[in-house]
Amino acid sequence: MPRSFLVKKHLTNKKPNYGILDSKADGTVHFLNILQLYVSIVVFLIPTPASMHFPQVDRLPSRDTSLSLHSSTQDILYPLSVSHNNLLRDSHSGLEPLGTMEPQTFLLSQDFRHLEERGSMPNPLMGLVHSSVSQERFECFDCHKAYFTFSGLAKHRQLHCEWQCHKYFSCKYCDKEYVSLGALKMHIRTHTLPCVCKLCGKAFSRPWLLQGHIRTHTGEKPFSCPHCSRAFADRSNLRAHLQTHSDIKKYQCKSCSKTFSRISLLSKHEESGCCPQS
DNA sequence: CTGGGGAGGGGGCCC
DNA sequence: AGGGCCCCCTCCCCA
Repeated sequence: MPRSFLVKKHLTNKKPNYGILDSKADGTVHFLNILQLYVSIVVFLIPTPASMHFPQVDRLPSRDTSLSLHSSTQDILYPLSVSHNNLLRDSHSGLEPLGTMEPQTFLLSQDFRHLEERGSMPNPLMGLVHSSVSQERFECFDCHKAYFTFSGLAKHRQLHCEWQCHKYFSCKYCDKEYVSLGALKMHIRTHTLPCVCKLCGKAFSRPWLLQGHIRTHTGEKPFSCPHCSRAFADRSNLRAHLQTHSDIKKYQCKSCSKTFSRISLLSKHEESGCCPQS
């Protein structure tokens, strides 16, 4: 199990984005995404009587299937990525800003109604639609590029912005988020633990961690201290050990000027009451 | 309580 | 893109 100290604090309430991974990995799914996208576009562009009501979408395209939309309550929640926090800023159509939203916000349906009144409609899949009298504009949620046609925006989203604009990749096993897909994949290994020790069955996230662990069985200690006879199985631990030979200790208490070889020791010292003000 | 060793995870870089 | 490696960090445990 991953240690709790390694769990990043979840800064937002955003939901997992695993559809991104799935759709990238599977070309069939990707095709279905496009199909579903255009169905949504057609539905969206069909004018409805009186005022334009936002289409009742049951689900987003599969890239966002984890963000299923439900209308069981009066308000439908429309998820937005963190980069959408400036969604309501409109630099192209002359609309005044509607206010600043928290990064993790979900738009409520009343927000859409509000946008309707201002002549601007959001599409949960891609961006805002500014339907002025003369012509419509289609603006990307993420990079705010404007297009005269919905297909133009769709193409932009599919070919250019879809990946570049997504700032976070969320773990499906926990609520951690990463700025890159590679970092997320690496993190997921801490859940799946694919590297298993044949001697004791203990599992690790990365091969080199397993290698280090195997040294605890073999007793191999390839990292020797040049100052004493000690040897270590792990280079990091040798480095920590070398600090004990150093006259200069890097970490100093601000209150009593006592120095420590490790920041963890300084932290313990401060927590023990030397620096009650800090 | 303090210091140090053992063990393991995350991010970054390179190939 | 993925694996290997390195550095840094943290916690646990023990003397």
